[in-house]
Amino acid sequence: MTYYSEHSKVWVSVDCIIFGFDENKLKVLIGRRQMDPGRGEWSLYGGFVAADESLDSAAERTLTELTGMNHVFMRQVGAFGNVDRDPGERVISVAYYALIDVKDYSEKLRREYGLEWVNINELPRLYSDHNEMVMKAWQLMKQKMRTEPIGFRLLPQLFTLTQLQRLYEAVGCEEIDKRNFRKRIKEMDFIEKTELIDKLSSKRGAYLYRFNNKAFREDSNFKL
Amino acid sequence: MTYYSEHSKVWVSVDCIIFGFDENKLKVLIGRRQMDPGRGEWSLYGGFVAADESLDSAAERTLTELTGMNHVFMRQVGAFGNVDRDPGERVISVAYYALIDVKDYSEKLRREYGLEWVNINELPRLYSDHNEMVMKAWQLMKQKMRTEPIGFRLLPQLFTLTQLQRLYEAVGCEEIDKRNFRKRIKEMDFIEKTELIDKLSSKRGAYLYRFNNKAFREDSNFKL
DNA sequence: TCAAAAGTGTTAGATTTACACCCATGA
DNA sequence: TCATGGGTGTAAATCTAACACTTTTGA
Repeated sequence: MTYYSEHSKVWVSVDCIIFGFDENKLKVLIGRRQMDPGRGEWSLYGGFVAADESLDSAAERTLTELTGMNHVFMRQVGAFGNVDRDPGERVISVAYYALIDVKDYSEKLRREYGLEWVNINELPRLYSDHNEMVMKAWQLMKQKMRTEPIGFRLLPQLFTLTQLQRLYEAVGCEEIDKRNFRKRIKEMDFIEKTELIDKLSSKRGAYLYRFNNKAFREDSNFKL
Repeated sequence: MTYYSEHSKVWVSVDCIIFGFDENKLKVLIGRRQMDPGRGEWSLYGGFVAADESLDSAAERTLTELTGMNHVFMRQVGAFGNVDRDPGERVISVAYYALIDVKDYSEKLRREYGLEWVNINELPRLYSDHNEMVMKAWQLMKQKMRTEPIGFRLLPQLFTLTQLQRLYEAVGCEEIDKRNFRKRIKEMDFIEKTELIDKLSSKRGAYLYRFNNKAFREDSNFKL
């Protein structure tokens, strides 16, 4: 009989806010809840934390299960612990956000799980406190994007400067001046111009850039 | 038999990083652990989350128990969930930081609990992952202090500009130019100069200031 | 009389913002 | 030929950082 056993245990789950960027909009992956309580409601995807796994691993496992993807950028948003947050039982949930390139995510898998990419500005009412989680995640992600080069996780390996600008505009919900933006990009040597040209989004074509992580770690000084 | 019961529950605790400011140093309240495992090790103060209380209330309760104080500024740091973080059992802990004025905290209570104010730069090795919690809390608090007027929670209601400057220096670990600092303070009308003079810390005496929260909410624009 | 902390402005440099036109191409 | 998105530089304004001396008073 230990000291611990005087206290009660609770269920702990993780919920994933999966961000994507498409059609110049910041999107979140949500689905219809498959179980009671709340069956049929829009919801984030989550899962229970097992006895032998860390919170981080539980979040990773959940994401991998859903997307088939590994080594995805994830960060903890925080713990949500109101007593009645879950209408069924007392469950404490730890939210994580993840950044993926929507192109890396198979449509097949998306449909299998019945998930949808929804504009973050047009989110429906979600199950439990999931809206709150998304807003907090967005806020943290936005902040992190200003000081660390994590935005590239939402883009293909090769991207145009306009794409990058639209991403920052979508995340920050504000227009950015094209010339000022490009000026700042040019100062960051780890954002490398390639000789490749994208002809999809314009007639003239636009140079494709890539983020060089190794160069970043050496040069390292980011600010947008 | 519900869906929930297929999964296992875990113990959840809260740990408090209590910040204080004294002798121009940022301090953290720590004590010797009174129970096994880890009896006698330096540790943060924490407690288990009960079945019928939210995480926030558990943190508040823990803090009140320890300090006798209510309505203290607290913010969540995050959830710490490595499987073996606690040497005894699997416990997930959610850390919170609190800002108090050391003068408001009774010496008597401090001694009863065997707690010590320790400079954040001279922390000993703490129990479990508590050092990590403190560092994370410090980082978050530092960041928040730049954009929100929360520093006043660490000072008496009346304070001198030098005290305020020393506080920012201690939290940010960097010297600040006196004239530039005072210039910025003068622009914030919610930091009000009183006619009172503090004669304790200097022969000449220094004007005492106070933070006017109401004025802040109306005027509201803070940046240090 | 002197040590110790309080108080006070100016200037150069760096950063940020605003702003408008030509280019290349496919339809 | 024209509509669409790509690409480029400069100047004004703002913000930031550096810097030194006088005041007051208790010991």
